[in-house]
Amino acid sequence: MKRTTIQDVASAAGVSITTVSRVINNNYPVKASTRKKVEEAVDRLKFKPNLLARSLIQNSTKTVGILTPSIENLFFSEVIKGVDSVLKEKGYTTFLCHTEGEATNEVEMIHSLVDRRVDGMVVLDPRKENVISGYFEELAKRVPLLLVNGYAQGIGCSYVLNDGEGGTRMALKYLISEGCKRIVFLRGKKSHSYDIKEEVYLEFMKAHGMESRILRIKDGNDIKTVEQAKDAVADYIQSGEKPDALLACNDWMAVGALSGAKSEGLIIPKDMRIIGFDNTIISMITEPKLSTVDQQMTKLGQLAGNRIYKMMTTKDIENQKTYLETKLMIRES
Amino acid sequence: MKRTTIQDVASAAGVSITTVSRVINNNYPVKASTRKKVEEAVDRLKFKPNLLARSLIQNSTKTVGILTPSIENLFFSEVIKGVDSVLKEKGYTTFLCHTEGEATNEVEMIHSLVDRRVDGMVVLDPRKENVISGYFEELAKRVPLLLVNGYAQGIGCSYVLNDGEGGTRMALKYLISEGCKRIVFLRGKKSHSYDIKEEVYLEFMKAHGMESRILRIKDGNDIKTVEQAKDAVADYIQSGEKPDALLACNDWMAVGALSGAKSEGLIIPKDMRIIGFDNTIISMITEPKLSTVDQQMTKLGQLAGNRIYKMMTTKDIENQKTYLETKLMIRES
DNA sequence: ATAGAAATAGAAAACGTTTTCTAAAAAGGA
DNA sequence: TCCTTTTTAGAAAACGTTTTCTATTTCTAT
Repeated sequence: MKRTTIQDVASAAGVSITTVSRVINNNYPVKASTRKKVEEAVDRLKFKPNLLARSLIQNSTKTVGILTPSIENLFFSEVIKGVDSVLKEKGYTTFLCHTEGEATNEVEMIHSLVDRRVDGMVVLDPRKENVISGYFEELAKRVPLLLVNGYAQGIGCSYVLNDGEGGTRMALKYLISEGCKRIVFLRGKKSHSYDIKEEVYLEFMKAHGMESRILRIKDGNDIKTVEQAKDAVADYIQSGEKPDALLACNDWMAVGALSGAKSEGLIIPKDMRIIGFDNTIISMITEPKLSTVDQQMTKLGQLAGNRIYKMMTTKDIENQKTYLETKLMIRES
Repeated sequence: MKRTTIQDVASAAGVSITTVSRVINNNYPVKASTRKKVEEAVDRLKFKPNLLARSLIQNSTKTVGILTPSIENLFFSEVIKGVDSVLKEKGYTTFLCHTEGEATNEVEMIHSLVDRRVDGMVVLDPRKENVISGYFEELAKRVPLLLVNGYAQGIGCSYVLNDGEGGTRMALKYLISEGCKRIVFLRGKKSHSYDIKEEVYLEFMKAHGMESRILRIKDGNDIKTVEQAKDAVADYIQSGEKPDALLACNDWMAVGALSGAKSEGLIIPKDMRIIGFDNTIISMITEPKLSTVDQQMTKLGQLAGNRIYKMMTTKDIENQKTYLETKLMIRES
């Protein structure tokens, strides 16, 4: 039941293992006739080189690990596809690990990946605990590591971020230009991106002499988020408030807000304008269609893929921070 | 910039690498005093054994690959979590690969995993092409392989399946018992599970002397599915048909159907009953709440995890087929 | 024909572990 | 004290490759 090894092929072809290696890697001249013999033997024995052995000696696995808090979130899956596509093209295999949003899982899985000698790692939405403990900063010294979004900002380690700040400002500016006065901000609890956006929101409202009002909902998966947002917004309106605009931290919240507002009899966008965040497909299929801030997830992913590639190949671990601009997509809400 | 190796630790502790190995694996007696010396050195040098080297000699990576057509589908993510949880507990690390539903990606990724010597593989919803070509059957002889759902049925290879057949029958029986006469079947194009369900549906309707009517929508991700289903159902009703029940192949379709029916002025469940499939969280948050067939995805995943574990440890590759029963969840639709 | 260069092939070391086998040290029994 | 047994430690082989270095063969030019 043993696997066929390079030695078996060598014997079968009547050459040395060196020659076999050269044929399969095509990195050294070998006579056409010998090459043919070897290739035949390879085919006949269905030889596939053991990548463990190769990696051991080459000190590279041609593999990168991607960590994500969740695999049921359109935002992440778009980013992942972006990373994947560029790395695949460069000849790398990616492995996905999901942490369920747990900081402890995150470090556990990272260790597992490091022990298996991945060439690099991309961490989506790194957990706050691990960022502030300096864990990533330390890790980044020993292995090509790229953080994407989340609590990455400001840490001494390479990262790629959406410009959530700019996006927020853009959206608010637009709402004001449309004459909105009472703009509500809807956010979840935990994500760092929410904190950043909230900060911009507060500062902006203050600067324009308007009162700020923040609605906070529990974190959960996409579908739960819709529910939570709907209830929160409906309650808010029921309590007698009369918002004329709402900025949500992602599209799912925006969908919930839309549904909550409608259930309270508001007409969107006449009575209240709604702007979401992300530009996931869901924003295109509501009624009315959601305006949103495009975060260009695929592009973000590609950016991340290219960055980690460069880090792996040039061994240049110098921290580099990149921001990706956001775009305001005005639709019907 | 070299990593610290077992040799470094041995030198630092003044012992042989054999002893170091024994300490870290704790599989051979070593004197307390020596052990302490070694442990100190390990800590001090932050030594982490190279799993490539270990795997090479032990002929096992303690790793299993999971393949999924999609990472943005609640059905799969639940199954994956199930597989993950049991394998993690057994000391295995799982790596997720997504094929985007492409048969060629599937075999490419499988090869990559095999070359990296995973101890086993779980393939969710295997692609039809690869099943009928005999690819999996061949592969299963060389490596522990478990298929889950999809076109697995009937192939000479181990698999775990939902009893979609039983679920469909159960749902139809229920609808009839409620007096429904014109039951529509709503399905996507590609998945094997749709074929199975359709077969049961046709047979059942014929047996009860009722006319069958099948609505087919394009495949896509969850959100797109909702849209497609909505349009299809709305069109169908607009064309003058008066269905009094609809059975959808998954919850997203059911949500779309619900929305389409409502948009045409039907009251659910008074005018038309709707039953979905899967019992994903989305079925619990619609208005009215969706009745559905519970596919117990987590349990299915756990089942799969335990099966592949047994296959890997007992080297018993004997084909074994397991069905998981489904449960009818009657809610408000 | 012969010297030198170029092309091709192989032997052996290396990668970082685990494991087998042998040896030394400690302990026990007479 | 000496022999046997038990405990502990190390040397070396093994895992399956790649790569370096050396050796052989073939070619080219004189």
